[in-house]
Amino acid sequence: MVSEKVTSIEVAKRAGVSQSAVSRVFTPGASVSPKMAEKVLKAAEELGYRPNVLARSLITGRSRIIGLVVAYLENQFYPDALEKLSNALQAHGYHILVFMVSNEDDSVDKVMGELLDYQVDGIITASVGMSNALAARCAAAGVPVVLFNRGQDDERLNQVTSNNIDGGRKIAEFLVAGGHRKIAHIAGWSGSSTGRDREAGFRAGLEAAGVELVGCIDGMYNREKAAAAARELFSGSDRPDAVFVGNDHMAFAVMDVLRFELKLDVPGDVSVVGYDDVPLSSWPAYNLTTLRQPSNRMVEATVSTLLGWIEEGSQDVQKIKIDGPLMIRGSARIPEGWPDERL
Amino acid sequence: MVSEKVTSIEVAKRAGVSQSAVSRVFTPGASVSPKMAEKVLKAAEELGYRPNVLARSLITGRSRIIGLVVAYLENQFYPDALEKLSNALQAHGYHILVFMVSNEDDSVDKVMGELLDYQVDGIITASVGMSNALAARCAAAGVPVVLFNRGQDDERLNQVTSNNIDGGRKIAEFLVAGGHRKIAHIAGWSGSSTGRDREAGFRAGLEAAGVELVGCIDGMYNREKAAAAARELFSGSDRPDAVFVGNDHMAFAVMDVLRFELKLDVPGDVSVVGYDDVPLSSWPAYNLTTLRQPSNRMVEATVSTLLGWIEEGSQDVQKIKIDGPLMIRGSARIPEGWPDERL
DNA sequence: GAAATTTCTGCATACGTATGCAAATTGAAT
DNA sequence: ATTCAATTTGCATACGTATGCAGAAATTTC
Repeated sequence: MVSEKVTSIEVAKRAGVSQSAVSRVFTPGASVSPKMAEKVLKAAEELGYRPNVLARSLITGRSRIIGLVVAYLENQFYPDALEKLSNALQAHGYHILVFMVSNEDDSVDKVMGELLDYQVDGIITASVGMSNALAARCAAAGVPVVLFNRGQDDERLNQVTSNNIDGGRKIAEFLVAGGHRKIAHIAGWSGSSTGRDREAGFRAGLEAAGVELVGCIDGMYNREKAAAAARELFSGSDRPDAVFVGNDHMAFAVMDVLRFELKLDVPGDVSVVGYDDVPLSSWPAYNLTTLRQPSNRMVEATVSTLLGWIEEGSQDVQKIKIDGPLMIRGSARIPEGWPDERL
Repeated sequence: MVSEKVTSIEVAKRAGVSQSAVSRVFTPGASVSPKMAEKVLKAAEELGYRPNVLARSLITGRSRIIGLVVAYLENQFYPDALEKLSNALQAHGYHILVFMVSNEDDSVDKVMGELLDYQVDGIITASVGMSNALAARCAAAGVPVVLFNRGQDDERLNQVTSNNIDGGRKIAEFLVAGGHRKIAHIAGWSGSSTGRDREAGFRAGLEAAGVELVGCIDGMYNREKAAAAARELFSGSDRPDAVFVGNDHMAFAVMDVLRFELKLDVPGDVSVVGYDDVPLSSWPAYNLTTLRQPSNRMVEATVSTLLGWIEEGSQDVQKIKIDGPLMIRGSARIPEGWPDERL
């Protein structure tokens, strides 16, 4: 009952042809006559033969494997993206090899080393930074990298993000238009471009409206940290009347604290706005007003960038920013006569 | 700037030794003298050499790749499991190649074919069924399969599940003890062992207590279907006073319908109990009473079963059932004097 | 029907590594 | 120093496939 691998040689033998003929039958675009193809396919069928992708990769230099590096899947945005990425790549005959890393220590570099050992054709990182040394190694190995949902100042790395600065600004305008004047921010991790850009855009928007930020704490994209920040900002008597939380995942924790610990009404007492528009945001229990990151289009851009490099030998480093709309729901006061489409 | 792969031959040349020596240095347990190792490692370091896992697999017959087949990641249980599985396997030097399938059509078999093309060392399926033909092919190819969180009557397939029958029974006892007499069930997909077993256990528990099920609808593990089922069961005047929903993912949709559409109080008007205990269940917005599937232990069992087959050549098909506790929270009435540990 | 062209096929080799075997080296024991 | 065993090393080959090249077959052209 041990493994009985069928090779192209056995198929060739049974079909009475050469091994190369078998190979050609399974290589799209190769030159084979119809009756040869028929003979080979029949023999292959009978033996249950399928080409060995790994052996093939040795020759072609293409593994049809894309490495995906991701830090954690608790934030629903990432499984959602993973599912879409995987489906899109699968449609092109590629598959995703998953590498989990911790964003805190230097495991990224170690893990990325393992990644290259698998001769991946490309790498996608989801909200994970990488060192310059590593970027250089990938470049040297000829492996294209796309940073998904995180930017980094490296001219070798492609990136696809939403327009975080603009998004932050839109949220500021929305809150100000809603009459809020005591506005706080529980920011995304300041070590990430997303966190920094959203905050910068938000601050710029407030400043343009002449409104000052009354409090700002780094939530590190972490539920516990965000909850603690909410307690700190909203426990006093002179509490803010609105808060922009750096992503939906933290916003849920913040809403829970506001409602169930501090007994505040959302949006009656406090308006809450998030960022991402994960599926959960639209569920009635949270019904969160949030800026949508259009994951469909981001995935599309990521895949086409990657395949452009891999299959067409593109060398253009793409820095793609995708705009998303503000999804107006029930967690934040809606300005009088605010048109849904205004932003 | 094209790829410049470094091979063991180049390292050998630079270190002034044979290629086999280089190979041995990178093969744990091979016979090499300290000074040889030193020379080789130095040369390898200078050239940035790392062994090609794919080429290695051609010889050893081991790819160190585990195929994971999963249908959808919206239900938080699966990303959570994926993350844990990936971490556990990574610690053993294995990595996960992801294959998304749709459970509705026959894409499973097609995709599993591709899976075998990658010479995976093992396969984990998460809540996905597979045909007998396919099970036979995996067995013939010597690739062990573990069904994670779903059973199937095939003596070639390992499986790790929670004790769904017992879990269903516990929930019945809990609801009956809480004084409920008009109890309904929004079941998991009847095409899955989990759905069937939970329902069977639940029915058995009710029967033992002499309570009849007042309504039962298949929710197909789908939010929309579950919401529709909730509307159907709870819209009339003579509505049930408790419902067991086949998994947490559907239970959230049901709670949303009860609270926000039908304006019912949970647990005042209706007790809701779920199954899984995903992270979201413990968030205050839902605070769902649910039967925990101990994903940590399930992952552990899955990984050790798989590695037992791969590395120790085990041939024992494992059918592992893991018990989980009822997590008593706020979505269902708690019986008087109910000790947390009783079940 | 012969010649020129196109299409097809087999041979041989390459991809990057691991490993059985025999030769070479080392070290221990006398 | 000599023998013997143990360890280390290199040689050669194998893993399963793709592909350049040259020859064979099929097709077209006149």
